[in-house]
Amino acid sequence: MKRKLTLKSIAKELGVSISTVSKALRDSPEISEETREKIKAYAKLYNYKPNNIALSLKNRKTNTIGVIIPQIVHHFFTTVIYGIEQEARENNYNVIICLSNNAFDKEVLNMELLANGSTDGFILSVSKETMMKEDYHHLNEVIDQGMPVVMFDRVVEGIQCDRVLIDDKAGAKKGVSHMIRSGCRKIGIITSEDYVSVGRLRTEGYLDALDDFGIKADDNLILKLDNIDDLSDKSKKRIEDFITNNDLDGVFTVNELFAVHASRVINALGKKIPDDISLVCFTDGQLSE
Amino acid sequence: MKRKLTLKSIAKELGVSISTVSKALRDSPEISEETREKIKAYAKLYNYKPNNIALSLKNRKTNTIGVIIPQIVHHFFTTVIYGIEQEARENNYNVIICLSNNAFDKEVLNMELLANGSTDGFILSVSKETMMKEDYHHLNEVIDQGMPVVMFDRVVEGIQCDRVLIDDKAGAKKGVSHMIRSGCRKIGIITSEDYVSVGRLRTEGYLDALDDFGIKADDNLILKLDNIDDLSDKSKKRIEDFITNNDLDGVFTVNELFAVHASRVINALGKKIPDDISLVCFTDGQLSE
DNA sequence: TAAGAAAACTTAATCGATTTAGTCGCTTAA
DNA sequence: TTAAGCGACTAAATCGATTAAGTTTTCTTA
Repeated sequence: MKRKLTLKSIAKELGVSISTVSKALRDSPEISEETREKIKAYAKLYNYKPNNIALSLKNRKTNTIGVIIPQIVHHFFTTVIYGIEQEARENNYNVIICLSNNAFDKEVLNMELLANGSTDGFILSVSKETMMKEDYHHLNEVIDQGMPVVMFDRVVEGIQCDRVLIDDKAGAKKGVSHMIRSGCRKIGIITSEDYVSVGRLRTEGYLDALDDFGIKADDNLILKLDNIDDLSDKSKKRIEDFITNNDLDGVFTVNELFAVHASRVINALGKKIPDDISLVCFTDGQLSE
Repeated sequence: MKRKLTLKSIAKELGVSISTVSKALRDSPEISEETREKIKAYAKLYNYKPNNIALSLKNRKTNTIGVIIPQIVHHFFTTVIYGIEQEARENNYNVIICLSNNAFDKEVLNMELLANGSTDGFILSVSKETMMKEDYHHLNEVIDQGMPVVMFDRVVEGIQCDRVLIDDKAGAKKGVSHMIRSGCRKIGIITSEDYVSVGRLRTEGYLDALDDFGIKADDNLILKLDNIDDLSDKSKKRIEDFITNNDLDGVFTVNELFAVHASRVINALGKKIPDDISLVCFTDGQLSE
């Protein structure tokens, strides 16, 4: 087992001071050509690389981004991570990933941990529990320390930070409008409770579209499920009842998962998509293909 | 914007030395009850938390694990990351994620970068290109520096490290044996080229099963595709030809993606699964459901 | 009462780097 | 002759923590 080289070990080996080594490697004109070459040759030969931790401490900059997401076994979030990682790497940044599992406490804990010097800033999608609690003190704290924070996907108002968002409302409106133009008149929506911002916005888009075409919204045609990311048996049952008991000619769902189950139910009822009933969903995923 | 507390700033504020503060916070008996309480109260009030980077430097331990995977938009890898993150967090470790995108150079670069003090060890699944090149110098280098390395999924022999693996061979054998027992006699396999270890091992399991039942293997019934993670048009075409031109009564695929396309082709041919032709695949994913 | 022990701190080294402020020998110009 | 200037280094401070070693003050006890 060979220990890593340090400036100190190089200095000792070549009989010069630590600062001479440092300067030589950074091509300082203070060091003579001869000494510089000698030191650089030695460093190259033994593959010297400065210690990142020491650099971070000295520069008060870690070149690391903390990414906190509610879950990772999820097509959308992995796609986002992929993008972040690519861009980060190109700019010589590392990415530390933490999962909140949609729990407020874990989100706060992770954030505080990373904020103690581990990262220069955060990119996060807040957990469901956090949105319900509407407690954002952990965000405000790191922002207060001067750390940049970027929110995406699940975004909340009133926090001084950048936000990346999809125009959920416009997208949903577009989808539902298309259904109406195709002839649908009784369109049901399968969405989430309003505290999930993407769900709320997409529901708003749905309502807007109906309104634009002079169709009166019917609360019975709006199904709000409490979990957007996976489907409990209870939720499945509710979708079944929803589709069975309403004579819909169109179903709009705010995500893929709801759509897949809806299509199963529709098939089970002996109806055909899209002849008997239209099915449109808001998604990015791979299940739909 | 408020700056983070440091031992230094606390010491200055309370008129004691830095080491007194450090010791007080760590409950050293060297410090009097009175001083200790005062310092702890102050630290608690202003929410002092030691700087991770400074601790890492001092302790020569980062409490961070580097995870290097070929891709992240992939059910299997996210599931693994999920498991790693959970366990890591419970043991007070962070997880830095790097993607190789299946490229050898990126894998090496990431590894060298993280090895310079950023992580205490690695968990990785080597990239396809690395397996083809059979160049593992970067692994041997970090191992030589005393860093623990754990390989999973795509595992290579001859490296002094722990490995986590699925019994691909036995699993494939079991699946194919089941097909034979169900009456299949002409079973085709859609697999990968042999340099991908999971593909090779699953192919071996397939051959073993045939052998056990006294069925002679036929090279024409073995389709080796070069990309296991996504399906090019060329690969799709090859699957179509493979199924169309061989009068199979069973198809075994080494992953979900191949199976999905195979089932499409079978359906398109007007055949029924499982009445006309059996379809079994090796997977963990969610497409299959 | 003086020496030794104990209590309560502080100094300084260390982790591995960078950088400002010296130091030392030699040349050059007044 | 001598101060200034320069080239080529080295010493020391710094980032924020920990800790071994040293110092001072107070308390015991023979």
